[in-house]
Amino acid sequence: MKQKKTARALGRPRSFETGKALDAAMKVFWCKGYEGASLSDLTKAMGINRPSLYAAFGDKESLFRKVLDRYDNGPAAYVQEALKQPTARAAVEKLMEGAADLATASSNPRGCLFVQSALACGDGAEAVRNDLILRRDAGEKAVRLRLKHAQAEGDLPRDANPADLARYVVTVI
Amino acid sequence: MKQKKTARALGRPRSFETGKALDAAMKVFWCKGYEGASLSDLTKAMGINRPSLYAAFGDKESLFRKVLDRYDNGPAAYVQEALKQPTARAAVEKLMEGAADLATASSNPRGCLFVQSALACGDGAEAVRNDLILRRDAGEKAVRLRLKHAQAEGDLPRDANPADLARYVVTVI
DNA sequence: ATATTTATTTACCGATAGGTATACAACAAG
DNA sequence: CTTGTTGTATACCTATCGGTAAATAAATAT
Repeated sequence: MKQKKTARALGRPRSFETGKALDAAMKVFWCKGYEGASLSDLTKAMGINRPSLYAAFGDKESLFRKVLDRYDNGPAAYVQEALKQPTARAAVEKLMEGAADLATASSNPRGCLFVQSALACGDGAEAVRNDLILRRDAGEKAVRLRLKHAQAEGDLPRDANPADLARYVVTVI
Repeated sequence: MKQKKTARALGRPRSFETGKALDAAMKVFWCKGYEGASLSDLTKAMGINRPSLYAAFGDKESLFRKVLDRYDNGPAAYVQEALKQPTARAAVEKLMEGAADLATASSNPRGCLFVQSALACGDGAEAVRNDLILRRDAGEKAVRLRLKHAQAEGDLPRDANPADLARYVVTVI
């Protein structure tokens, strides 16, 4: 018979919580952008040393992607919630409300991590910049699909253009 | 009697036109941002060597400021023109039109140099970031003053709020 | 011609970037 | 205990960053 699955992990235990560390990294990337955040900034904020960061999260780009995922499920989770609203109108209202809350929450840095962390950047950040573009496009597509769905239900006028409306909403946000 | 004022300047003449060089630098900063644009990127695009750049424009920050001034008088000159329109309505229309032209001109990089060249950045770029914030605020203030002027003339309703309107217009741009 | 002035070229500087090799510490299994 | 496994700490690597010293080239002045 195998060991209990709940047995403690082998080897020396981590001296930090990965979640807290990712939150600290998120704040740094949010403030300084992907390129502006140096490894020294990150390790200092996360309270860990460089090799620990590398062992736990991979290189800088990999860490950034993990931060983006966490952002999706944390500060940006309001988007998925908003799209579940019964009407298009309520969904868009929730979107705006969530964006406003996020922007004005004093505990957060200014702006949106997805937008400002790699808007204009050097060659080394082009990969993450493209990733961010894809994620923003995915967000716009989700809104567009929600609006199309609403149109099919008669919740939105027939002559409305879901693609344009989605683009408008996302831009305003 | 002194020499003719039109005499050639002393010493070896420049091998490049400063205007063209600044335009090349502008494009680099526009695409890659202040920090993302390395001196190697800049000198390569400008077609000159590092010490020539330094001698002609000063250090990187000084070069960037000269580029910003040139941007003001070039791609962003439509703003000053728009504010000279006789009515507030016409002024705002010209502003929007100019912004749209600028954004869609295929010869230009995407977006606004003032916005994206140092939105989120490392410690070394904080000075230029603050300068950009000041310049953006100055632009908003110019619009606000124009609207206030319009209000005093009766061109804009008494109950309108020039500050809010100006903020709105600038944000949309 | 020579001297003076300014620009360009080459080669280099110290600082910092992202990333890692190596040695040591803390845990479970045997 | 010893062994195996994983995490931490120190110190270091190479590449690139922004910036510059020294020598050379091209013009005017005398």
